[in-house]
Amino acid sequence: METNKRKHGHITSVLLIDDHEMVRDGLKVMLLSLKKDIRLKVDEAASGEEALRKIARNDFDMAIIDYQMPELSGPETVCRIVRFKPAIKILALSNYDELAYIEGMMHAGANGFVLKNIGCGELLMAVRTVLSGNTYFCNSVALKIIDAGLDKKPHTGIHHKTITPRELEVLRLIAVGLTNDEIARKLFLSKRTIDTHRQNLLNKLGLKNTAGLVRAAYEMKLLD
Amino acid sequence: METNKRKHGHITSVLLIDDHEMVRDGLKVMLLSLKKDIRLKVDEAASGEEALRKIARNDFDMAIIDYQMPELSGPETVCRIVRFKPAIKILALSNYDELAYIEGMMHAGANGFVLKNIGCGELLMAVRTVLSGNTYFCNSVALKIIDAGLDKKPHTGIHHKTITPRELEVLRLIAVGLTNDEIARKLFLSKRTIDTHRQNLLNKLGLKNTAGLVRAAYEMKLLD
DNA sequence: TTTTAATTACGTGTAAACACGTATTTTTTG
DNA sequence: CAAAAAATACGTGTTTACACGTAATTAAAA
Repeated sequence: METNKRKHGHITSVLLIDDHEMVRDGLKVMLLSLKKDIRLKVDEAASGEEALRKIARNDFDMAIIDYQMPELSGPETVCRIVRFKPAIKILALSNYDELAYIEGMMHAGANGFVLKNIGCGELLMAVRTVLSGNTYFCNSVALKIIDAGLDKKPHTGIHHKTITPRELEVLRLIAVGLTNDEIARKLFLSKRTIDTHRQNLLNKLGLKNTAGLVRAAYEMKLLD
Repeated sequence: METNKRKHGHITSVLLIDDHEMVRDGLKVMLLSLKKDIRLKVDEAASGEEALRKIARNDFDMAIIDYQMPELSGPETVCRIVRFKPAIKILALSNYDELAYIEGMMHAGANGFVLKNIGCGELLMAVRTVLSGNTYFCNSVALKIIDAGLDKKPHTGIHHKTITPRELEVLRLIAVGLTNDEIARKLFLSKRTIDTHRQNLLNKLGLKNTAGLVRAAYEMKLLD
């Protein structure tokens, strides 16, 4: 059942998942601005947890999910949603067209991937495409995918070593400029522990120094 | 004339300046959601240039301006607006509470600085405060300012030392992950020269390590 | 043309990051 | 409950970054 059967009068319900109220509001405005062919009902969640709770209680046709969110990340959230309710169409949203994010979201089960800088028209196009059972990528994302030849090899997996919550926390602190020692004091841990986390981050992400880590943090939207 | 005299029926007109439609929409929703005490009229501009054009033609009471935008940056835009129409109150908007950005916007002439992750309530508070002729900072921003002792010395100017083209070039290479030695080889220079450039960058930008430099590079859009 | 800003470069020392291991404890999950 | 994953921590050594100076040459601006 790939195609979404929308009969007359059926109201398509969409769940917007993003930790920024501003982004949710922006999405909502765009979605509601051109509801000629699709009757939309929009709900919001400020976190992956809230999203899962809402999805457990209500029936949604689709979810629009930001890549980076505090507790539960975008890919994690997508993963749980598809395991829980495989019928829900998922459009991934991100600030950056980083290959790893695209891969992460798509592999988790998203049906499309668009950047936040798209306009209203393209957003609606993406929503329609995904709702109809197809896959949508915005331009630069599509280019990246082709460029990386991801369309050929199905699931080779780019890095896919999972970064643990603790590591993510450390990564963020590294990116804001703290030294291992400062992070250790902040988290009440040994400096050597942070040393290890840092090393593991470098290995898992395939990076070689602090600059790389900061870039990664940026791209994961850990800085705000 | 510090206080803004708003008489009954006066409609306060606000110009939202951000290159992301989504952000502008989000702001608009937030602003219009609680227009009990202030009657707002909201207009938008997707760039600094467009903003200046609109400001030249219409009278605005305030502008809400994102720090980073493609062509004309936030501070540049602010600078031109205040020189052009000093009466316009300006609220600076940013994703990050980096000291350099706060300084840049405030020094350019902004009347307040808030992060994009604020909620509706705080946004309105900020708007009201700024419109009434006072200065507003969201929490983390205020902390940074106090921490840096910016409130004491009025216009000592934190960085405002100009970053030279060569330094910019080095900064970019640092951010993409090269070591001083690698940069030196790439530019056919001594390692010590790059050492100096790096040090000067740290001093001029008021940063303390590589992480800070990478963040700076990101914000200056040197990467992507 | 003089003065200023930019680019280049070195000396010396300390602090921090990076690389490679190993290893225990705690938490999660099948 | 057993197995796997995550979080904790240490040892040792090398490399790189950071801090504080000084200073010559070159390009740009007043």
